[in-house]
Amino acid sequence: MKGKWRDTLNLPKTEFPMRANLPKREPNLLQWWQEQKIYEKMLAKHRQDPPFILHDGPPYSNGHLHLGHAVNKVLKDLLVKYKALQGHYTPFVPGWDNHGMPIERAVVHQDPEFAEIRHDHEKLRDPQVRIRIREKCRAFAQHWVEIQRKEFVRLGVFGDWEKPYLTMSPEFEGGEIEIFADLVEQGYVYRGRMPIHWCPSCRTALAMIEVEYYEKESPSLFFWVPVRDTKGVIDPDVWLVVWTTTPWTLIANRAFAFHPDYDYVVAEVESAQGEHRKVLLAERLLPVVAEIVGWTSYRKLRRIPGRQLEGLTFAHPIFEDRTSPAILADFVTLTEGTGVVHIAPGHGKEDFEIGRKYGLEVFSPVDEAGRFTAEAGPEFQGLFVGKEGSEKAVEVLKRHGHFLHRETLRHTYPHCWRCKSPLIFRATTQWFLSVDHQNLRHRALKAIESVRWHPPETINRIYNSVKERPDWVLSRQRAWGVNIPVFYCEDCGEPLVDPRVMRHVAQIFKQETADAWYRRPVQDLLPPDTRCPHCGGTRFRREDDILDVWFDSGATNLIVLREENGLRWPSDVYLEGSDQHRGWFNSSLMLAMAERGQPPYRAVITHGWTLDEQGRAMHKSLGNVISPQEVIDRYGADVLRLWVTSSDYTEDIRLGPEILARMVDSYRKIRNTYRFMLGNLYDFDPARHRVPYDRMKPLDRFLLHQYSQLLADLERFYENFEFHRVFHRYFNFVVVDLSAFYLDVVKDRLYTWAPDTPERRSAQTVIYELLRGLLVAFAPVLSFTTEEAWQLLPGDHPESVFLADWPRPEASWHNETLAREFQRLLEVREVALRALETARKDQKLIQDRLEAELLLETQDPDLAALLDRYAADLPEFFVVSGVRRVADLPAETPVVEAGENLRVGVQRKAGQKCARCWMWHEAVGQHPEYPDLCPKCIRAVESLRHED
RNA sequence: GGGCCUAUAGCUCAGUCGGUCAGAGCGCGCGCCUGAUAAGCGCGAGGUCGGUGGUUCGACUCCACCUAGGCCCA
Repeated sequence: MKGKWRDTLNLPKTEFPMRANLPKREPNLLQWWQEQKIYEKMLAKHRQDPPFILHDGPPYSNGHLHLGHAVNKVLKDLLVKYKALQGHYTPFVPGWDNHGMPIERAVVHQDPEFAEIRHDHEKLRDPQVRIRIREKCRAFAQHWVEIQRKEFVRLGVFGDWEKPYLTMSPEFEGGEIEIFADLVEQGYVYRGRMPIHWCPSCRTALAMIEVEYYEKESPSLFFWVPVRDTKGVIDPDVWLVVWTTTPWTLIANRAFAFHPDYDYVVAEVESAQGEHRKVLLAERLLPVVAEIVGWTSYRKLRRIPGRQLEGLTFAHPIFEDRTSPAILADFVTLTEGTGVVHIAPGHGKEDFEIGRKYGLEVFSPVDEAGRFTAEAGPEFQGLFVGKEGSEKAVEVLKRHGHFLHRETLRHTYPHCWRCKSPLIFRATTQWFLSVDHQNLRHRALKAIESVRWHPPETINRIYNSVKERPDWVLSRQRAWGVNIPVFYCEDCGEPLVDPRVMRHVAQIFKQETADAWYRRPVQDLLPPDTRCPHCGGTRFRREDDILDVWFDSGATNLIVLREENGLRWPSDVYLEGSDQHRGWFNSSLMLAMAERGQPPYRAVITHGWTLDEQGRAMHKSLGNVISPQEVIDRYGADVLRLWVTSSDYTEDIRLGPEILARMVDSYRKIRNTYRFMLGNLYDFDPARHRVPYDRMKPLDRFLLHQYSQLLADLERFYENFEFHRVFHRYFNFVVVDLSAFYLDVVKDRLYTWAPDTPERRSAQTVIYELLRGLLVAFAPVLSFTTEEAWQLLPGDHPESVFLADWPRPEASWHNETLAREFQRLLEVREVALRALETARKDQKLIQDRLEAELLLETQDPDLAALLDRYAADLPEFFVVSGVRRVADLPAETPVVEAGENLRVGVQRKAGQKCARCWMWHEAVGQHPEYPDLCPKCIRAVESLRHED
């Protein structure tokens, strides 16, 4: 029998479904948010509140979003929504990074129109070709912006999706030129030479991603050169032993590098021919080198720390009239060679950088086709570098008595992605930003200390990367980017580097995009009266180089965060992956410091990488890649958001099947709790039924205390950016305090008491108050689900959860005395539950807890008093049919469990089971009219009757 | 090879200054309920705190090294 009294109960009712079916439901909510303009209303609501600006780091527009993008944007959204609900004006303008090599490469590679360019790089210099490439790149970028926009929106991220910033927009491209002009004006920009990867066969510079590494055979050459200036450190008859795999670069040798911390040794060696000679090299490598070059014996004469060799000079290996100094460098290793490194600043990256430090000449006598120029001297001019040049170099070494030993070596070597031929380093003229001009580096380092870095230890990464970064190479020899606004005089060849001219160009770009650089004739790009400051010439050609894409993204703060966009500079927060310390955090800082003398952010939050469940990076080859789309399609964006929130993003975070399964479980638990709470508010109108605090039951007041503690913790965790703690704290409250305790305990009151009794309304008031606050406090996380539940919340409330106010507990809810009492009662409850479990399992005394009566024995007078004070509420509290405190438990009590100062016994409750509330009561059967009901239920049923 | 960082139960996370700190929730096992029901409740079993050595009366907590993993750089 389904219970004849069932209809007299107040069972929960709600339209909030248990099954979420988020993949179907979420799109409807998205549409509703859009139609109702909830994001706009949220901004409008906080128009007068203090702004909170999170400046979005622009993702690159060349493919679908991956999990890392999703994590990043969800974290941002979480923070922005929290700040909005807390009462901030929070415009979020998303952006995209559009220019650069990957898109240009994809376009040139895929589009048949550019088939020729792939092999003939010269064609790239044709303005018409450049325009075509840029058009295709622009379309390509726009295509992916649209797709990514949809994917971000689907995640539930709020923002100005209709007017994002794009680095390829005309305003942006023009704005970038203005910044460049400022930097020129202040003297930050200079022209210099530096070696870059160069393909002699394609006659072009290569970007890093165009370089492919394969095995190659190279000469492994040992040579020696006599000391010239001993500085009194070594004898004048000592020869320095050096190793190289690129003999042709010896022509450009400008120094020999030693490691400051390694020990070097002067040794007397004997060759196979019986010749004796004093040599200098790293002590640890002496035996290795002796073996390789065939010294039959060696005798160490003196050990010298590398540090003491700085400043000595040695004969140049190729040119007899030159010498090369000894310098110190940390990159010298003892894994191969002699511990002495041949330095050619024009032909190696490290060589270049150490060369800058020592003021060495960037000598690179090689033309575009990889042939030595006249600068290399008559003997080398016209020879191809590589094999031909190396053979010649060896010949010269031999002639000068510098040759020692030669063999071949297989190693990985950079090759051209296009023609697969080996690359060389060749010095080219580039534009630089001086990092030390106007003390920029120093000022940036100071400024770093004033920024809030989260987690705090990340300050080390940004600090080191700024401290050690070389001058910024601003120029790239590519097509898809913002042109460097420089011209060259056709008469004298001098560059025209004029801020006034640049600002003129900027205005044009702002109207027509940077494509105007090639669409217009040169004269149209210049102010009418422009003359060459060197020779007065009036005819110019344009620079073909474009700006590094890091200049684009580094400038976003200056271009986007403007008052006229409703934003503010500097931003409050940057939030990106940990790779951006060397990237965006760095480039943004440098440009902001140079332009405005302040960092562009007040706080910088860094998150880790997304790994699989075993902690390995996700790779196609490992088959462990999970895309955000598949998570959303299968489980919904809220589950993804919950996962992001639950993970400690300051470290690398993991995702896999089990983690996902756990998140789905957690989601269901939260959802069902919302549902149960909503269900029990079906007849509750807060305006009419709310029970004032001082008339609530103590248990209900205790819950408000717990809730106020929860809110304080959540707020603290949000403010500290510790979102995973928000999740754990919230989830624990839902599971432990609500589902397993309060909501379970209070069911009897909600279901069986007459609907309008103060006891029932008191519980409903608490449930209403908690649910309302819980929804708002978790709206940043479960944006869809909280909104869905919010719509079903009774009483007056804003139309969207995002238009609500952050929950503020009443001061009176905080009640330590009450909390202590209930904490003690909860301890008693634990013992009681164990006793009930024993009674059920071992003794088979009861099955249902409602069949039991608890007997509590304590010698602790305080506890005794406490139990007596709450005697009337204890059956509800333990969900049993009776509770009695006894001085001594009867010896025959079958089940006893002991706690601190406490023993709990269990026995069957006397009387009969009430057919309505299922509690056992002695009085059941005594009422003539209601023989199967207990007194409480009789009262309830009677009162219902009177209402009819 | 260098810089920065991580390593606590199957999972996600707590563990302030070294001494009841080895914890929580989930999952799992067993059971109850059938008036949150593709739900709810209870009890229980799970960890030599990545490894090795050291400092200390005592270390998950300090130091060194190793291993595994991540990001950046070379």
